Amino acid sequence: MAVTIKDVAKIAGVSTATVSRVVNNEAGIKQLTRSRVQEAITSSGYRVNTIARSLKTSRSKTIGLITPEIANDFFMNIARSIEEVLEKSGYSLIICNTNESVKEEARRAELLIEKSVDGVIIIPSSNSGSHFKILTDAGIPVVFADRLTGDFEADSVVVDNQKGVYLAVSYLLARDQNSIAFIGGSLELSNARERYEGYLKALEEFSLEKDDSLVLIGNFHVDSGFKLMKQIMEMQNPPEQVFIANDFMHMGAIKYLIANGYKPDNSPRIGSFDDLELSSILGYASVTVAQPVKEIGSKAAELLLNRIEGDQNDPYKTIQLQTDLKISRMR
Amino acid sequence: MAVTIKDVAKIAGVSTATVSRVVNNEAGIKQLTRSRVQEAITSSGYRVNTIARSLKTSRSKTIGLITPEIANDFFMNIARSIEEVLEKSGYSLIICNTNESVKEEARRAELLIEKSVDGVIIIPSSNSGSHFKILTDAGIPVVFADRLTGDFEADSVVVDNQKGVYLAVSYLLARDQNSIAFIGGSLELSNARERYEGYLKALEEFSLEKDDSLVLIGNFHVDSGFKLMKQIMEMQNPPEQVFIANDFMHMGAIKYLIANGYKPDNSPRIGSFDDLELSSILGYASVTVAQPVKEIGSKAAELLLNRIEGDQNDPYKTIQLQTDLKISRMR
DNA sequence: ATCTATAATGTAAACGATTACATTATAGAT
DNA sequence: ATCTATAATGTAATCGTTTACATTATAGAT
Repeated sequence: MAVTIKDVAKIAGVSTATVSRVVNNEAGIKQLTRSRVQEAITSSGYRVNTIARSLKTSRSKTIGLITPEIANDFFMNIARSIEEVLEKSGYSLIICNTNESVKEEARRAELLIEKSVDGVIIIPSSNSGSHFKILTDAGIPVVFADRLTGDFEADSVVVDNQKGVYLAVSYLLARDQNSIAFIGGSLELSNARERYEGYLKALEEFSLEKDDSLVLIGNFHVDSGFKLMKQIMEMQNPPEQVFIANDFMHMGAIKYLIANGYKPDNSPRIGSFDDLELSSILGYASVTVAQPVKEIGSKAAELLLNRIEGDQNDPYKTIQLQTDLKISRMR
Repeated sequence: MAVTIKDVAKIAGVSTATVSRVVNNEAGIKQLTRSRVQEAITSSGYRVNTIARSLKTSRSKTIGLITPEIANDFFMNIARSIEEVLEKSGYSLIICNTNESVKEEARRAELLIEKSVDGVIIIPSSNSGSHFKILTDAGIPVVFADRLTGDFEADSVVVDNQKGVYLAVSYLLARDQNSIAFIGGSLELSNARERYEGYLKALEEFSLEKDDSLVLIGNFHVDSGFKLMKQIMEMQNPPEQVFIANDFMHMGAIKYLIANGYKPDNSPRIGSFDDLELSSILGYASVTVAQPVKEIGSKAAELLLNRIEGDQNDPYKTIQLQTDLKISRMR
């Protein structure tokens, strides 16, 4: 049996209340008593039982993260900075993988309620979020990161996707107004949609007609990028520029190019979104829209902590972060 | 205030004991009572409070994962399959990032004890593991994944690194016995050491002398791979083959090659370890040692569950998984 | 109808902390 | 020495479950 607060109290010759006060660093304890208790704690090897504490205080000091995928560099970079911030305030992070399934999202939300988490950060996997209402109904604050849902509002941290793409596509069009294809993810996702809108806006800016055959929509995965780039390169008259709205698709697209002998200098000029380490290695993209990944996570964590420790009834806040245009290579 | 078991009991007109039995699906409850209780549960929206349950049962149904890095595809692929297995048995996963620091490892272990986790899976960041003893001292079973430590024993799942490298290097030497360099990680890490040993063994097999100038030791990171490949290519007489013992170093190395205009066909023939998606995209490696990443995670989770639910005093088990040689490209 | 064995349910004490409230100690004022 | 204000500590209820043990209900045997 582990040492409890009672044991410590007995050793130090005080009441459990006093021990509790010392453990929680409360004021109003005589210095002598305090050190006697400290001594008892060290000698006995006492460790607070956070489960018991949580039961009494109804604070678990645990946060849930619901993410479409755990083995995904982008999401995990967000997770990392979330953890960094939370950890400083004594919170732990339970990470839930939903495999991009709404059903799993609902199940995990349910689970997190049972675990009595103090808050949840969600990277939603689709445009629907009403199934997250059980969380707020249970009094658990929620923050969306990276993406929003269409039917459920909460604090959120997103990136100005539209502007980012607009700037990158404009940059490309400024050098060659001929044509530019767009490879993007499902318009179900708020960020995919916004990126597409950025592309449209840039076309408009340059008074170009949208050419539906140059708009290829798949999903944010390597395979999809591969397939769509293949589709592009197999056109009778491939466009000379392609904007790829996600780095996983980017990977897939480049995979196709490499596999088919295209070098950076004889393949379409490429623009890409996101900012995975990999992207810079490939060396195919002329311009990249870099996201402040770390900040997405840290801001989300901060919003959540404010919500937990502050007023539950404040109006929702949405933080929109700006992207950075990275010109990689002249050509 | 949330609905408690008492409320349900009152609604159903039974005692809390009966409700508890229904919730936990115990036998020996009359069908009529059972359905009355179920009814009360649904109508009231009751959810079990796992914190209270944990306090009573001293089982938190939570597992800790201590990993050197959270934003790392390889580790997170392991995490993913761990989660997949645990989740089926109703366990949640708390992921702790240690930033490859032993000090953080110790701190996180301490934290996990306070959180009353039922077990911990550790990917150690160095060869020392004695600081994990506090876990087993606290009665919390531990499983090592991917790497071992020199001074602390526990159940573990590793890969046959030595053999994997031996086979890959032998494969390369069989086609060109001239020379082969080795780029690897700190020999502090058990897996890095074993991979180095595999290299040595292959040299021996081919009766080649080890050439110290061809053994470049850095760390398992992109930058290090970049630096070491640069070092190699700047030699007056670069080796014609290089084995790179980790895919992050591999990325860095290829980054250097691409940046300096080396194509797959005018750069050294390359062998690599690990199996990130990326690796196959780059298309530079002729041969790759593929790890059963998923299995590392799932086996680790299984070992841990067995330990938690089984005998704490069984002798330690070490599972060694075999790698797979992938020949990517003829040259 | 009575007894008995077993099934079904209930009672209440834990688990280990926190904390409102009560009590006692201490120091300064008179 | 007594009183008072405040500081320091203690008492004990409570959080929401589980579960050993006690009790009551039920059915079959006589």
